[in-house]
Amino acid sequence: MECQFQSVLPSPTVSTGEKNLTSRGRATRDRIVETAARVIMARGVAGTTIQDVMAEAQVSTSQVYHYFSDKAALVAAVIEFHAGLAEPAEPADPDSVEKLERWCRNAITTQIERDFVGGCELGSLASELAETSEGVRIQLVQAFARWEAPLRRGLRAMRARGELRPDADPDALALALLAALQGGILLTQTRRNIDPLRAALTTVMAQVRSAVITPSP
Amino acid sequence: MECQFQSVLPSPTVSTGEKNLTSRGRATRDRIVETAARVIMARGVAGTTIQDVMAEAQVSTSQVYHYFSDKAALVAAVIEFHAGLAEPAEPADPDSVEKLERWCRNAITTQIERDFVGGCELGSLASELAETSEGVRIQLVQAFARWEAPLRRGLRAMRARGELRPDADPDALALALLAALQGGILLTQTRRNIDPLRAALTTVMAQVRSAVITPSP
DNA sequence: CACGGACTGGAATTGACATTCCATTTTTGC
DNA sequence: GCAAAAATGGAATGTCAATTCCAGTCCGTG
Repeated sequence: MECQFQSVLPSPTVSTGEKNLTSRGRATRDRIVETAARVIMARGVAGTTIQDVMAEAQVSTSQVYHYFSDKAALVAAVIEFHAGLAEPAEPADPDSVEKLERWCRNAITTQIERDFVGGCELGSLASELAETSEGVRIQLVQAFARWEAPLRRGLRAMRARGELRPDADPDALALALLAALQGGILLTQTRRNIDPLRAALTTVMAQVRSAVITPSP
Repeated sequence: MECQFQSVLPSPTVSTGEKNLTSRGRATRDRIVETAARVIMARGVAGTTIQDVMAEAQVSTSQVYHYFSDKAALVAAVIEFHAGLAEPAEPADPDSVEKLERWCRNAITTQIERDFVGGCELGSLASELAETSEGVRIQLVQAFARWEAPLRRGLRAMRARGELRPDADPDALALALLAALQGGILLTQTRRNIDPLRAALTTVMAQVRSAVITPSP
């Protein structure tokens, strides 16, 4: 039931087993992936059956297996789906304290709106799948990288502009921010309480702020 | 396969369905729990079958079902096992910057020794089980609380002693530290690289240090 | 030493789920 | 319009894993 994820290694990056899709086909495929993403988000990979997805997406067995060789392939598509979702959301990098704080507030608001139910899309998948197959693990690394990139670019830009002290480490701060988000969401989800996420993000942001060169008045 | 976790609610805290155990019985029970903890740590709850545990622990079906009503009960015992493991490890609360740093170093060393394979015992369980049943969720909250308590007590003691600035929030710092640990381990596990965990802990610790009142020389 | 409860063995049952198979319909390229 | 490819339907298969059942053995206690 998990073993199937151990044979996905062939393609190091992502199996681009693209077929010739008609517009109707693409629509169906997309619907399956989106539905799977939603169901998996709620019940986890192992807790999600193909039948669940079929019922939710209103498709038949053949349709799922027409577009995906097996469950592992569907899961891979879901990871891609989530990785891609980060991009268009934020058009520009958060390259100021204000923008970084907006990023944090946004994360906090999202969890509150969800009533603290459910974890991080990528974090949950990573926790469940990181050890199942090397191919999936690499896919997850790349997905996280896409989330981290804007933060890192933003912080690097700030330092390049001289807004951060030269001894500040933008890469480390970006990683710390991402880690605070992941850990904060996990604890917040478990406790059904925003405190952990808020404390984690606030603490790291305080550190960012203390690296900011305040223009002498 | 997951559904079974939805009927564990009856006992809000932990089903103390203690039976009359002889010393032999307790030994067998302990062996089952320890083995299950190890296997689950490696393959996740859903990825672990009772048969896996049976084989590893050298016990028969009857033995497992003699001590645990079902898989959910076994998982509950595993959570308890991990929660209890935190206690004796650190006899005293980390109530100084040095001790806190030792705590961080210890976490980092542990991950390195594991070659970054595997996540946090509790974190992985929380991510997988937080939404499966209210009973398990509460159990996880309590388990995390047992990990957090020493940190919080230590930081509170520091402030009480006047070593931390009065405006510093020990509870928030303790939460931030725990979140940094969780998120850091997750990213480190996924990337097979210590950077995220180190960056997360270092950043939060820097914030702790900046809240320390340096004795004027 | 006999009795009852704790403990253990292992086969049998049952249901769920991923995947396969065969048949049918729809769309595309020419 | 027509052959080929794409898309769809849905039943059938086979495996695997949780749980149940029926005995049997060990051990403390009266």
